[in-house]
Amino acid sequence: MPELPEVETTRRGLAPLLNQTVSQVVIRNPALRWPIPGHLPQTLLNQSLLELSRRGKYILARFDAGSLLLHLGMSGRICLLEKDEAPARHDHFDIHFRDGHVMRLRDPRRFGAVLWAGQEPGEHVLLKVLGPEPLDDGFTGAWLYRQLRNKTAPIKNAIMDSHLVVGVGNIYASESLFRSGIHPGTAANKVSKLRCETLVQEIKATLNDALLAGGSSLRDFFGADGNPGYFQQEYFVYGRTGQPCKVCGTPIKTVRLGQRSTFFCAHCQR
DNA sequence: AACGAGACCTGGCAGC
DNA sequence: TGCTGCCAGGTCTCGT
Repeated sequence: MPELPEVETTRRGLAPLLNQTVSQVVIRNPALRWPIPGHLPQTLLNQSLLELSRRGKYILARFDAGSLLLHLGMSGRICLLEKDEAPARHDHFDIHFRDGHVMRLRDPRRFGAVLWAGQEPGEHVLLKVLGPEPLDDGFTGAWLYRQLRNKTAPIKNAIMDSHLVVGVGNIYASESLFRSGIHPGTAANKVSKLRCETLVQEIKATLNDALLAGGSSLRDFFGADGNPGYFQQEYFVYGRTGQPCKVCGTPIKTVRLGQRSTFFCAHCQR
């Protein structure tokens, strides 16, 4: 479910919890990608939530005692409940607050994660190795071009590698490459400096567009009934195999890259 | 160093 | 109505 815009939308939707104090932590099933630390109920009890931030697809929740890392994996979502409700099948983790709010993590596939990062979350092994944020000013065409010099993998695989740049998932990788006119299978080191400039611009624009769309679907995202709240975004290529390209009418093609479905227009992307 | 494949899980859907 | 196989928005780990 979650790519960077969804994660950011989720983070923003949790704002009502800021400055609230934890009354209880419930671990129903610790078996996520890594085990949920068993000390969390003790560690977080009576702690106030001081700050919510994001690094790549991780949400960081800062308390006095340290920071909690949340990752939604493929199928995770966070429901913000105004008061406690009976948990559903895949509701693995709750944080209850004194004012009645419950932050509930639901993740059927359990590829997500709840981790404890202590006082310096940026030093956590999982965060330390991450590339720059795509929306930061430091993520430029010139920078990307330099990083790609020794990479022969397809450009789509390269931009989806979180060690190079975070937050570009399978949907937005295909979309950004379409908007840039770059064939997803192009060897990364064959993408010109000029096209790297275009690609960086389009990655930023694609993510910003989705972020704007996300803002309007916040309510769906946090509905208690668990409406997934996918963005009703119009994709150019993603999931449109066989349908006409919105620019030139050529049927959209699918190819498998890095074991992920990849969508492109063979006419518009070279 | 960089690449590709495999791994982790469950659920939904197409096809028989 | 089963059953089987395939697919899914992520990303770490391992062997080459």
